[in-house]
Amino acid sequence: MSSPGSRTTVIALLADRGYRLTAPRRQILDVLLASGTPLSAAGIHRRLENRRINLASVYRTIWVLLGLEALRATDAIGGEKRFELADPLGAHHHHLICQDCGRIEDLEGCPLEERVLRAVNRRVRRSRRFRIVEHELRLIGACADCDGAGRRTRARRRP
Amino acid sequence: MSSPGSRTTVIALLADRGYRLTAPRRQILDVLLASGTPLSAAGIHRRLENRRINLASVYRTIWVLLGLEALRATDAIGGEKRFELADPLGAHHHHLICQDCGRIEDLEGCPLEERVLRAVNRRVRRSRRFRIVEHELRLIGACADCDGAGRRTRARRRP
DNA sequence: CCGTAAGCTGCAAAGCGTTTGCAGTATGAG
DNA sequence: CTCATACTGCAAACGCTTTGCAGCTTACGG
Repeated sequence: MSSPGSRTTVIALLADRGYRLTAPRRQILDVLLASGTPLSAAGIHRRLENRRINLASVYRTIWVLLGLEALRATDAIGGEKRFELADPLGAHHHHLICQDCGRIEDLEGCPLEERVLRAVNRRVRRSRRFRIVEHELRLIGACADCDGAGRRTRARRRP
Repeated sequence: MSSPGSRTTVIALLADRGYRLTAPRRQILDVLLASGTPLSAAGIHRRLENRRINLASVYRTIWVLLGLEALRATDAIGGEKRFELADPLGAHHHHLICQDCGRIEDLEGCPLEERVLRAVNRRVRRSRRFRIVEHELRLIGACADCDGAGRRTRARRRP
């Protein structure tokens, strides 16, 4: 038994839906598995063993994995898109985003209590007829590297 | 006395920092004031009275306003950037984002309790040496238009 | 094993939102 | 009213993402 983001599950899913397990896909999957943080398409590409794999293939694989719901897209600061393997069913986590260097760290667990979530859900359902499917909490600030010692020189990202 | 996002304050801020109050800037400000929801650069441009104002000027004005901290950038779904005038000092709000049409609605108030926020702050400060400056809660789902009646045909946005 | 259909890949070019260089225009201080 | 200079429109440059195409690979059946 394995969870949505595990290697075997994703590979099984591919086969199951008629997708082929090709060398680029396997390597991209391995990069995602090895990374503890969401990666951009370029970030994935940079980490690939085989540097001859084309960036276009990275994008195409991202699309396939998103379609399988094995991958989750996260909006980094300034509209950059990053991707990480999906959490096990039912679980989810949030992100600490450094506004200086853009680095994203995972925050294990969700600080929003069930009680509060249900209340908000009910409220917007009634007042706006908006149905909440998921939520995302972004904690924005300065990471260990960028904080201390009088603010690094690294440029703050543009919007 | 007026708050950060008010017309007079922004105009005063411009003068104060040596910026000129030009026709394009005034119109862009009025579009932002009139809109109840964050707008993209193209969205602002589309709503301008004078359609001869160049999109590049919209971008340049956005930069100026961001610099004055009179404008706030929001990441819409899929990396699109949208902008809205800043909240009064100290206040903040969150967003309901429709994953179908991309529309963003404001959620008045913040469901995260002080108690909880302080706890998370302390926790990541200690365990990761991450200093949280602000937080952003994104409630993602289906808006009134896109929900009911067997899901509209509008394409779900790409990542 | 080997042959084959169709899914994939690399490459290069096209798309799209955003930024920048430039020459001319308009603002606001004196 | 005059003038220095901040600002604007335009067009070209940019950087990331997507797409068309011809050839390569995978998975499946024999």
